[in-house]
Amino acid sequence: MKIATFNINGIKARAEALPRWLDEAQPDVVLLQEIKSIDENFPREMFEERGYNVETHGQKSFNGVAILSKLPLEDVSRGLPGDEDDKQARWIEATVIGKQALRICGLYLPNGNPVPGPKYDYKLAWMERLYQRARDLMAAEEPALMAGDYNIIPQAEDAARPDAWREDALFRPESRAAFRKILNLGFTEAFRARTRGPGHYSFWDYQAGAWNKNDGIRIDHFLLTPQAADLMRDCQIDAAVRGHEKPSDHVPVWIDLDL
DNA sequence: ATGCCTCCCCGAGGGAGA
Repeated sequence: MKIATFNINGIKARAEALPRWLDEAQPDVVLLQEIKSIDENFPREMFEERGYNVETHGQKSFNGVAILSKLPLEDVSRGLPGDEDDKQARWIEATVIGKQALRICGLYLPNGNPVPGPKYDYKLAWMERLYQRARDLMAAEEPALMAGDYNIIPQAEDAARPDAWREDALFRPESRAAFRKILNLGFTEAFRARTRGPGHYSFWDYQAGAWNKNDGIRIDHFLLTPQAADLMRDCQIDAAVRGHEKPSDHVPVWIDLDL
C-alpha cells in the first residue's frame, strides 16, 4: 500500500499538477495539506473519477487538510483534540481498511514564525497537543501513522544551509525538542530509517532560485508506530515533482507498507 | 536576507507562507 503526503499549497492552483502526479505515482492513499479551500469548494470529482474516496477538513483561504483513499475509510475525525477554541483546520484522521486496519493522521503543523511571538507560542502549544494524541496512538499498539507538513527541520543535515535557519521557528531548539519528544515515544521517522546523509529535501522556496540551487529543507515527515514500521518496504521523496509545471513549493513524500 | 515568489482573498493590494 502506497501512502503519500503532499502539501499542495492551494487546491485551485494545483488543479493540473496534482492529477498529473496522481496518475504517475498511483498512490493508494494521499494526505493533503494546505488545500486552502472550504469543504464545499473542494473539487471532489477530480479525485472520485480516479477511484478515490475523499474526506476534507477545510477552511477559507488558509490551511485545510484532506485524505484521498482508494480503500474504504472509516471513523473519520477532524481537528486535533485538546483545544475547543482552535478553529484552524490542520488535522484529519481516519482508518484505512486494507488487509488489516491502519489508522492514518494527516497534519499541517503551524509554521510558528516570527520567533518569539504568539504564532510561535501557538506552534509549541499545538505540538504539545500532538504529543498527547501521539501518546494515545502509541498506547493502542496498532499500525498507525502521523504524516504531513511538520514545519520542522529535524537535523542540520535536513537543510542545505542550516545556518540560515538557526533562529527560525522550523529549526529552533524548542521546536526540534518538541519533535524529538514525540519521536521518543517510540515512533519511527520513516525517511531517516532508510536514508542517511545530507541533500534530501521536501521543500524549496519559490524565491531566489532555491530549486535550481537545491537550496531546500526537509520538513514533510512520516511518523510510524512500531506496528506500522514493521510493515515498511520503502520511503521516498518525489523531488522531481518540484521541477514540473506550476509546482507546489513542497513535493510528495511516500511510503510503501506491506498491508 | 528586513523575504527576491506565490498563494489566498477578489477585482487593489495586503496577509501568509517558510
